[in-house]
Amino acid sequence: MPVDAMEDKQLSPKMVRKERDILKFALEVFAREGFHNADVQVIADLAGVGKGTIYRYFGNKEQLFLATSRRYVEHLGEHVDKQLGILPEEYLTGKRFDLPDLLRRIARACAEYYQKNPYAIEIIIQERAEFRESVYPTHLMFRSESHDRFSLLIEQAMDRGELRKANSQNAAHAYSDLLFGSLINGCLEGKKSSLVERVETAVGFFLDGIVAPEYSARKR
Amino acid sequence: MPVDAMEDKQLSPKMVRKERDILKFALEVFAREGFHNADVQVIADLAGVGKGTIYRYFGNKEQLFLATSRRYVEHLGEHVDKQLGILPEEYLTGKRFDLPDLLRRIARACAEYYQKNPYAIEIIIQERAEFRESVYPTHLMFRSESHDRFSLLIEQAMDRGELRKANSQNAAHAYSDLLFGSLINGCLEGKKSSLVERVETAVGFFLDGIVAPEYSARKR
Amino acid sequence: MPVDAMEDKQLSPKMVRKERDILKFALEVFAREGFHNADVQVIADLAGVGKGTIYRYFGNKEQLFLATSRRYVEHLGEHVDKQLGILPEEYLTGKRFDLPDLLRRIARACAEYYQKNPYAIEIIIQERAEFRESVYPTHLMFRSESHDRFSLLIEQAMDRGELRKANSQNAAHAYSDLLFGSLINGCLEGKKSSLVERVETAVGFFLDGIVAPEYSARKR
Amino acid sequence: MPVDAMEDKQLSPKMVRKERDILKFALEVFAREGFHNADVQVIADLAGVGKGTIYRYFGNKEQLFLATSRRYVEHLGEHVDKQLGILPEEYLTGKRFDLPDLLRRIARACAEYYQKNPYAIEIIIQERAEFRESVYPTHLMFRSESHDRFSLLIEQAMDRGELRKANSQNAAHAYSDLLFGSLINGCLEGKKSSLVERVETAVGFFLDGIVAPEYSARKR
DNA sequence: CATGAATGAGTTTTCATTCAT
DNA sequence: TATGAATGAAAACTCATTCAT
Repeated sequence: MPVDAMEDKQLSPKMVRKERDILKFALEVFAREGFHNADVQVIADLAGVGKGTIYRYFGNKEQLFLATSRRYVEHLGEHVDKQLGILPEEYLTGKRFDLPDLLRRIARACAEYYQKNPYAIEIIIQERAEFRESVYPTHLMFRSESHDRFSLLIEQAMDRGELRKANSQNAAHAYSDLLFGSLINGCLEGKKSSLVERVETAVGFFLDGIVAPEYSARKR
Repeated sequence: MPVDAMEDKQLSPKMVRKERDILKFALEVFAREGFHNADVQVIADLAGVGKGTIYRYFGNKEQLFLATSRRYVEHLGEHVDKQLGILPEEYLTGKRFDLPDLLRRIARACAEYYQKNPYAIEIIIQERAEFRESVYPTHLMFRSESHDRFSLLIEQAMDRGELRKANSQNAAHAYSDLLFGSLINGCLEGKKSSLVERVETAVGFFLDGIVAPEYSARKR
Repeated sequence: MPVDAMEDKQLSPKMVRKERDILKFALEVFAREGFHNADVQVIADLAGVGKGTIYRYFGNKEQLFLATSRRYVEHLGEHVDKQLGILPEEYLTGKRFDLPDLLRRIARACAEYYQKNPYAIEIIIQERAEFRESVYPTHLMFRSESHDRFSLLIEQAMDRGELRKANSQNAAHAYSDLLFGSLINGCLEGKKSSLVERVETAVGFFLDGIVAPEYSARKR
Repeated sequence: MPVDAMEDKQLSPKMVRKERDILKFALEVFAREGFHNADVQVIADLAGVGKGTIYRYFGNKEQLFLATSRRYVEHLGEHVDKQLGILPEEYLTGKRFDLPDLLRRIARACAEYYQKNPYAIEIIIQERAEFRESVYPTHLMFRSESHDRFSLLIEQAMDRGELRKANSQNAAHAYSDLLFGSLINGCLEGKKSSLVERVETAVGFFLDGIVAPEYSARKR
């Protein structure tokens, strides 16, 4: 039985397609109804498969949800990678130095993705609300591997003089938290305003501060 | 029937005490189990009352949850007010000018509160996850009245030259989002690190930026 | 504690009035909602007494219902007696002979009563549906004492040659059943038509038959 | 999901059998306990199915009850049809003229059915008590279509001289009411006496009257 | 493999009844 | 005596999960 991409069994193309369909509708239903109110039967009906099939593919409702979450975090990752193009490699290998720029680009790419896929961010909330630290967070920025790589990047930028000296862990957290908060809250405003704009402005403050330099200087 | 403080019936002291107890344990159970997994019977048992009593006081599970959320947002408000003391009045009436300082103090007070009451922040998540925009957010910073007053404060500070010129709405959002994100994510780290520290650092970046001033100047 | 008129305690006028009020609203609520859907609290509220009072007066919901039923059957009885005036006495003592006339009068009086008090007949149904033979029927015609007296009356009328020779028990049943059916079904038609008319016509057929005499003769 | 025979889904023979079993025990339990006191779990246990199955088949308790009622009214209809054999057709098409005879036969067939299935009549009471005019009456005689056809039959018989001239609607009502009352009240007597006998005698009076012809003549 | 009928554990909610005040 | 707050037993109903076909 195909349990998931995790244990990479060789899935026939048809099965791959079916799995993708299921996850597509799972996203929709979980996002619209919330984890608990989502009815597996509804997902099955939308996906045009039997309920049993979902259970064979994903084991149980929780695993189905987690697979959905994983899937769309991966999508986000792909989108970000595509938007950034070759850049991260260059940054990482030191060919290019401009972390502020990178931070802006990442944030923008995330915001773009969630603006296009508002369901996906709802999944993040649901995961945080239902599964907490046990599985949380699947979210890109908050996976510890990412976080560590990210802290390192920040540290190097500090060394290069791009960023003020500070605790890089804290800085990484602050950036993640701001991004997270902006995305979560921004998506609620719905059509009223642009998620991308909200996120970009927020990151702008993170980078350059909101205090007027003169005022800041005067205080010192 | 005592429905809630909303419709301010004259509740006897005993009933007030009972209501408070129920909400105390409701907080605990909703926070630990999540809205859906919380069993009203468990709350009743912990509070030492019959299940019927809870339903008489709050009507249904949803109202019980919402009352809990309201209660602890009010608590937060009280804590913040107490920590700020006479300050906000002075800021608002223009006797004192230092919004950056106020922003730091508010953030610190929130962080303190949630560090002492980690359950309370879990309620915020649950409310966001379960009830969305319909009721969300009860949270202090995100109530639109607060937000508007807040935007105004920021605008005045910009006029006074304390803050850089920018869209005050956006700035208010960015501050709220950062605070929200830091609290939500910070509380997950649990005992590992201080929520207050995480929030303070984050607000520091919001105020002063992370980009090194020299680097920033060079780029220009 | 006043349990009911059954055990005729000496009730103060105030208590009598209260009991009457309770039964008045009990009638209304039981009739409108049905026995099970009726909420004792609602009756208490309408009667302007505490729920506890109802329980002290009537013991439990079932007894309250039964007391209500009894009360309004008595009312019916009083109405019938009043309409009949001195007649029954005269019939019973043989001063007057015209049972067909009496049967018409009784039926008309019942129909009048229920036309004026449609709630009361609903109580009959509820009692039949909920309590069956155990307590059923409180209804005038169907109480065995009445029934027996009634059968006797019929028998005497047969002897006097007013009625055809037949089994008087059966005849009494047939009359009761017809009356019962007409009242129950007639009240459903509601405002559409007159209950009195329906009942009178029905009793007319019971008395004189529907078959055309000539046809009847021809068949014989 | 098999909702009922109403929406004629293609039910497998097994499902048909299961539905029939459920209704059989539903009849028993509803009749014995009454609608409200009936526990769906008990019906499920008796029918040897899970509670969920009942809810899948019938939606909710009310629908289950109504389906039961419908089922056994249909059974009654079938029994009556069978007992009458070819007769009604002949009456309707005018090949045969003897409505009094038909009325006797119908009443007898109904009485036979309910004598054999005393539970079924209890359902009629329950339906009347719980659901009133909203759904009531499912009962054969009282369905308005039946009633209208019935009135017509009576009218024709009046024209043919079999019945006395009278308002045919009223006559139809009187017959229905008498039948209804006799069945409802007769079944309560239980084993004491024959329902069939009670009903037959009653219809006898409806047809030929109880007043002695001579007495009747003398009065005129 | 795929299905969807069957299941029953688990929860919410109501309301008759009690009893302390 | 009168009250109405408190209670908890009882029942309807849902839906994740299983498994026979």
